[in-house]
Amino acid sequence: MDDRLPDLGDLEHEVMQLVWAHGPVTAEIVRERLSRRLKESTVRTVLRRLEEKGYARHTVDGRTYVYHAAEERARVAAKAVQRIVDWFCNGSMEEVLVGMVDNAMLDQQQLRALADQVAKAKKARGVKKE
Amino acid sequence: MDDRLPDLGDLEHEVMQLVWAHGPVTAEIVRERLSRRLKESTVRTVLRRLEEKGYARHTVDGRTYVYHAAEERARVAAKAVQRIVDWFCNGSMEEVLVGMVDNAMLDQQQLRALADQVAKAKKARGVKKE
DNA sequence: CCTGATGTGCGACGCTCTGTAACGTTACAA
DNA sequence: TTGTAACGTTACAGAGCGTCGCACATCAGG
Repeated sequence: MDDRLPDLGDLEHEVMQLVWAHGPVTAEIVRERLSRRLKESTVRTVLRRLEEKGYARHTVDGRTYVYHAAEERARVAAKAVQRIVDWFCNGSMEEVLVGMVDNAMLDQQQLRALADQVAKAKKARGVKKE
Repeated sequence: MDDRLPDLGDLEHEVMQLVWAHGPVTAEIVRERLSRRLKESTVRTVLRRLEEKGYARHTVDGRTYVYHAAEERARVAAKAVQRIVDWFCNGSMEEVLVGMVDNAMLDQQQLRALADQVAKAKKARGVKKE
């Protein structure tokens, strides 16, 4: 339940973004949407590695592999953030947020607004799920 | 003012933690405090690379190099988080926080408390700096 | 002035990760 | 059975990181 996902390279990241954005995809679809023009074998290799790393899974449709995200994007991002927080600040999220405010990436108003939005989001989600 | 710091390896990270924790340090000090037992040349190489990467700086005391952090730990962590947010969620911090709440890493109370603490911290800091 | 001891930078080696792909293999349709 | 479309396997080069050996500078003592 608390698996640490390995890091992603640039190409791997771009592919994952496509998977998250366009739902289930085939290697061919990914290849078309990709910014750089690559051979299919390249794309398949990346997809396979993403699966090994735990970011994606595949199902089989006929003889075609259909890839879909193993975890939601927000969840993955959250885990990544958690790792940063653990690594640098011994788990103190507060210290990080202070750093962000201090670095003008965020101000109290935004933070407070975020708290509200998150509360609202959770309520909506809670109703839907429980 | 917005330089993207490169990632750190495990050893590099451990060394930086020492630098942040024990203020200005020499290679020898770092070597002693380190978990694994390494040769001095190894430690010096790491310190030099950390400086190249922009995490540390050095001053000279006699003929000894004294290393100190180039940026506060919280600030570096904040930048790292910012990068995650940009990468995965197109800059939407909210989405990440929702993900954290959803993943039971954080709850609304904590978030709200954080907002308060951050506000307080900023006030104190503002008084001291401006 | 020569000689260690101490402190430094440089270059290097091996390993892993990532981007990139050619090639071999299998399965299905004609 | 043969062409085609999917797949896996293997590979290779370049970058990053952990890990040093070694040669070079400098200062205290004889």
